[in-house]
Amino acid sequence: MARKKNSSGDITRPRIRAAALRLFARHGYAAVSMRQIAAAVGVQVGTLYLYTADKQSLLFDLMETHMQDLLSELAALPTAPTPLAALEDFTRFHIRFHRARSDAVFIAYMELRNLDPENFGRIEAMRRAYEAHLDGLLIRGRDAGAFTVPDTKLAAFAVIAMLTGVNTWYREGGRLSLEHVEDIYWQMVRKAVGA
Amino acid sequence: MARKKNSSGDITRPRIRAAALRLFARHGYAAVSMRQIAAAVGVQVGTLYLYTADKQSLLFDLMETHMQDLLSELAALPTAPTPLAALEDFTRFHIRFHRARSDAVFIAYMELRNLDPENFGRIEAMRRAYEAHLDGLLIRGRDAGAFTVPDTKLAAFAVIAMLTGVNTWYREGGRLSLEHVEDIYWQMVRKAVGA
DNA sequence: GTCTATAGCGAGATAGAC
DNA sequence: GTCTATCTCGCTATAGAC
Repeated sequence: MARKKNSSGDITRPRIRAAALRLFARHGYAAVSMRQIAAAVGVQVGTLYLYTADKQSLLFDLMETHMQDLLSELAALPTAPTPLAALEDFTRFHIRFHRARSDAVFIAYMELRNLDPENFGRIEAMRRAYEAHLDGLLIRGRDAGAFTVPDTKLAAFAVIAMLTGVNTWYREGGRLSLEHVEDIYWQMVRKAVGA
Repeated sequence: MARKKNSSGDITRPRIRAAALRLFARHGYAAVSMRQIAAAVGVQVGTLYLYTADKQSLLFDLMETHMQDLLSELAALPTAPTPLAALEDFTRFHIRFHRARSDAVFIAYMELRNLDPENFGRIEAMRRAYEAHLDGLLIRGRDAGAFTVPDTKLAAFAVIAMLTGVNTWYREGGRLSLEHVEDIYWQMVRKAVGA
């Protein structure tokens, strides 16, 4: 609030977060030392503790911010006229959002086990909210006769796993543009839910 | 060959592997110490080095064995009469195999980044061979007019990601039996490839 | 085949100077 | 706001007794 603008802390903090995000994604939380993060930022290790209570808090902050962004951007999607259109919007949103933040996505999935129980619970709740959104969408579509799915919960898991999988193989400048990948996955999702 | 049967090493070795597998899956390779593994087995830490050159070799052995099992069991599946039947066999095999070895599956995916480059290359090659099997199956089915897939490579990635995802939520004694889960996923896979 | 003991190192975190 | 210096701990790996 009353904080002076452009204090060096306003610059250092995001630099620490960016360095930690990248290093955690590359090598894993447990394998990365505070010294490595400090070196990547260009400060000494003691400086990091001005911005984070400890290493665990740094990890949790990164994951929490990521999940909050995911949920708020999902909520910001325009309302679709039909269940089919809503599912298409979700499909394309999921691929684009996850592709644009592959480091954070990787961490949010792989480092869950390195969170202490309370922090784990909070992240899990957000992940379940995201899944519940898709499940609700599938339920409405099925009830409206637009989809044929044997089990909406399993279909939600299956769709999310399928779409998140794009991150494991997609590379910029490869055989297909991301737009084209979206088109292909949307065809597969649409057929999988019997639309 | 000429080794005496039931020497204590024949017992200790698999116990070390089992303990390492479980601990690596639970907490991650980097977060698990050789001391923890030794304690889980009930030996002192020096003993571990009688069975493994170092921690990295222990990880690689576990991953290599897992991938070899995966490929040999896949190769042992009876030949199916049609592409559709072959895809159903693959679907059910993948779910069952991965469910039965969830610790090894988790490690083989999550700890790739902790392998040194040469070891990484070997595991990656086996993973690609598995994907290529499914891709080949999809190509034959599409050419025979049994499937409608826009891109067989992407369909293979999508199917594998979808099926492997079962491990993230399935729990013994839950709402659905594994057999039932197989049925539901097979319906989704079948529809996704336009069969 | 397993143990005890330890070398050598790097980790997370903190204190206090500037 | 950042640095230097350091405390304390636990790690991988090895040596040598039994």
